[in-house]
Amino acid sequence: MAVSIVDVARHAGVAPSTVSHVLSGKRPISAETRRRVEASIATLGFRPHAGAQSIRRQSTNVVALVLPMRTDSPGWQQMRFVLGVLDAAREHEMNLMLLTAEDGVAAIRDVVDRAMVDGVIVMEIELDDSRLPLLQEINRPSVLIGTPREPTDLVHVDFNFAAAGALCVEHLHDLGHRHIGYLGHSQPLYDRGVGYALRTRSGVLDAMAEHGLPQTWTAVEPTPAGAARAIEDILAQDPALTALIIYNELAFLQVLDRLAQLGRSIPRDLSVITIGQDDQAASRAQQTSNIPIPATQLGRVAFERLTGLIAKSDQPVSTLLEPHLDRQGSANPPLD
Amino acid sequence: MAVSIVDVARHAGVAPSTVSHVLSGKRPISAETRRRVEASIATLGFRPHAGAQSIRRQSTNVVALVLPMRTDSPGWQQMRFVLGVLDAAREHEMNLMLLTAEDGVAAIRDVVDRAMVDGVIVMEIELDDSRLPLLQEINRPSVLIGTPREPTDLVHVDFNFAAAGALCVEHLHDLGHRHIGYLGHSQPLYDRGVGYALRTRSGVLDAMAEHGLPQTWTAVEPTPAGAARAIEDILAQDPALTALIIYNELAFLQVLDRLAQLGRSIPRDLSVITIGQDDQAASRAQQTSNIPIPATQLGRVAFERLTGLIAKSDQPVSTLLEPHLDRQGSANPPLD
DNA sequence: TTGAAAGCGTTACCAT
DNA sequence: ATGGTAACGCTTTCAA
Repeated sequence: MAVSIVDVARHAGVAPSTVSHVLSGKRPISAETRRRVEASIATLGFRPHAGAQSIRRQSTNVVALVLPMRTDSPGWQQMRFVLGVLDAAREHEMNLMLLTAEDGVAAIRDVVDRAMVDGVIVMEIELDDSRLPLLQEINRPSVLIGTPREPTDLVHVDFNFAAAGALCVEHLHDLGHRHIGYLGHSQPLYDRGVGYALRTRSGVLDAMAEHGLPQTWTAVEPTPAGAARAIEDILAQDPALTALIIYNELAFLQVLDRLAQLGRSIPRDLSVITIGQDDQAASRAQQTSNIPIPATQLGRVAFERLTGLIAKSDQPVSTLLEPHLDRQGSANPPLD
Repeated sequence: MAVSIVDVARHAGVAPSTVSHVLSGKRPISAETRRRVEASIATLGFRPHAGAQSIRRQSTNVVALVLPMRTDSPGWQQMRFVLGVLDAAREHEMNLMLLTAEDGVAAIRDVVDRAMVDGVIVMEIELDDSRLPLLQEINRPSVLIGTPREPTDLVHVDFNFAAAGALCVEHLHDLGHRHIGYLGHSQPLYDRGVGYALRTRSGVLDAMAEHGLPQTWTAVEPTPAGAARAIEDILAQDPALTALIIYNELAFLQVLDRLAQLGRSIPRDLSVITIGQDDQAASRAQQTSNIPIPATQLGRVAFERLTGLIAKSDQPVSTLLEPHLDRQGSANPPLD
């Protein structure tokens, strides 16, 4: 059996409560006593039992992170959120518990009701997310990465996807393009009401409308065949297309491959701007003008918000990180 | 304050110990009592306090997963291990705690000594991994994903990387290739002694030697420039190269891009076989013969081993999954 | 079949 | 500045 606080107390010739206070610093301790206690702790290798602490304090120093709903949309992008949260957690000397979202509601309820975590971060929020009612009802802090449809009092952080979409259109329009197409996510993501997919599309289409451009767009299945179909589809909608906006990490390369096959060179025949192009693609020889998604930073901010809530300090209900475009020369003025 | 076992006991008109036994099933309960207790549990919404349980039982139903040492080698591949473990954990109704390996030793010691986890799974084992002594000394079950240099009694699961490397050479040799090159990982991975990088290279080079072929290989930095340098380097070593083996998820696409730039078409001018080509690349139009790494399965097996150890059932010290080649036509007999 | 009570390791309150 | 003790929520003996 492991060494407990009474072992330390005995070894140092003090009361257990004294040891406890040396550790927590919650009351004055004489220099001499502190020295002896710390020595005993060191020699015995004492570490307080987390379960025992959690039963007395009202906290565990653990937070839960709920992964995206489906893993049909994997990708390194999503892992970057996790790493952002994890990184911040480590800095705060907190631990991270990973939950799958398959049975999101049940899993969250479980860890919360059983007092395993101090708070919950939920990724990939859908417009009408089934987990929102639960999060409001439970009495623990929570932070959403993503924005629900209805403005609730739930604290959330997000990337301004609508602005990102609009920014793409603005940039291409400024360059002189009047025939712009949008290649978005796969249909299931729209069907599920995933916030970032819908908001980006709205941002793009609204900006197109504002400039009096036709709202040319299509969903893309992340397969070679899907990419081919999408390109065929969008060229049918507007054969005079001079620019393409792509936001689909999984289909991105397939689309470029297909365009190459069709003999459309970038940016000569076609200007291309991407959103959220992932690191691997980004490091390819063939660079693309891109609006990066600050996933790591979002994860980090989400965690900071959560610790803020746990510490009962007021937090902004909504935090929106703004997009910026990395110009890499894949978008030029149109030739004609 | 949350509802506790005494609340349930009072509500059902029984003793707390009875409620406990209804939950654990560790002693006979009359049908009538069980009914009443279960009703009370349901109406009150009682869930046992995890911390309180962990202090009496000797377990938490949580396992720790230690991520790879550095995140300089990210990639979706690694996330697949995590998902495999996570998936298995959920099936066993266990929870997963994520640890970064930056300060691996300290982090592991912390969660173990503080009794936060029942066991530990460690990813990306190096030949002389600094975490091994700790794992032997602590008194908790642990499982390695990867194989250390010295055969210890530490249970580990791994992919047979050496066999995978050899298989590539065999296949190309059978096709008639006599000038084969190996493009491996980045130099830092070799320097750190990361098992899979070293073992794959050995598998390749040994097989080359066995067939009397020159041991042509080079490391590849995962950047466009690095890929270009590597190709230049390996062609300098053997200008008559007819086949290439690539195991570097991050550099893979850059290498293909560079080859395309150089006008070397696959498989006409050059046969290519990859190891561990990731999903994104795999779904490209341009398919490549590949030896997949069963990451998800490895994660799953690691978890099963760990639960076996926790249940004190004997487990095989070493488990090695064997490679198989997915032929996709990127490797043909040489023209000359 | 059930209840009472001790005890797990820690913290907080009440004393001194 | 320090010690004693109750209490947290649960499991497990020991009795009945």
